[in-house]
Amino acid sequence: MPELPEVEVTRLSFADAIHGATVTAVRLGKPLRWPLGIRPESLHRARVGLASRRGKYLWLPLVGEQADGGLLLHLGMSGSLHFSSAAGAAGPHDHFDLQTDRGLLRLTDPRRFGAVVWSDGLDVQPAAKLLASLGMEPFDPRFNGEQLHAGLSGRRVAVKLALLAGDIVVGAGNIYACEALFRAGIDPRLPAHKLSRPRAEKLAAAVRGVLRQALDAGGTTLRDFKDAHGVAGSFQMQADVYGREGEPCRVCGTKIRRIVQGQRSTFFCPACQKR
DNA sequence: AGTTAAACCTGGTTGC
DNA sequence: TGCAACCAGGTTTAAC
Repeated sequence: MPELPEVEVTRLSFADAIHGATVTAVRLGKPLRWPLGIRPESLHRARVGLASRRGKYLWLPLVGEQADGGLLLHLGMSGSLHFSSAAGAAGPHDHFDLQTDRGLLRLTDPRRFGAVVWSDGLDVQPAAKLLASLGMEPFDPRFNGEQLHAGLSGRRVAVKLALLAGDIVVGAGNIYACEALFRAGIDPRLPAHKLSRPRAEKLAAAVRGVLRQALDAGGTTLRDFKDAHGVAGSFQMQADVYGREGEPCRVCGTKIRRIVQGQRSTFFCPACQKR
């Protein structure tokens, strides 16, 4: 589910509401990707700080008598967070509850690829290791065509896979990697190191542009993405290629193709996107 | 070191 | 209707 826009939309939808709250209880459901790494009771009476984001991870600072650090959250493929004052009973896919005096923050994640991990800080284990290989933030002004071009050089993998890897620039998952390559007119199969500097410039702008536009649309809701108040995104209406196999390209009318790269579907226009 | 596939899970959709 | 096969927004880990 969640790529950078969805994670950021989620963060914006609950960060202010939970900021300053006090933890009253923690409930764990089925195991997620990794163990929590701290006794849930240790979080009781901790104060919630301001949520931040790094790539597709969220960081929720928690300061208490028994714990001083925070929770590193990842939504995986099917995760979503919900924050509300009316705490309903936990469903079969609700695997983490942070009950506070201002409301309940609940992670719902059917596939359980998501994670909630305690760390004493962002710069110490386990958070440091999980964030270590992340590339630049796409909205960082230092991210530009030069950076992208340098990152792609020396890589023989397809440019789509290099984007998806997230170690050059974070945030573009399968949907937005496809969309950005379409906007930049680049064939997703092009070996990364063969992308010229000018085209890297276009691609960097396209990545930033598509993520910004998706953010403004509240993210993409293919099936189950909702922000922390239950509001769905609408970017899927604006997708040029993702999920449009066999449909006509909005620019030239050629049928959109689907291929498989790195075990993931890639959608592209064989006419508009060039090697 | 770079590239590739397998692994982690559940559920919805498609096709015979 | 039943059931197998395939598909899905991600990332780590192990194996070439």
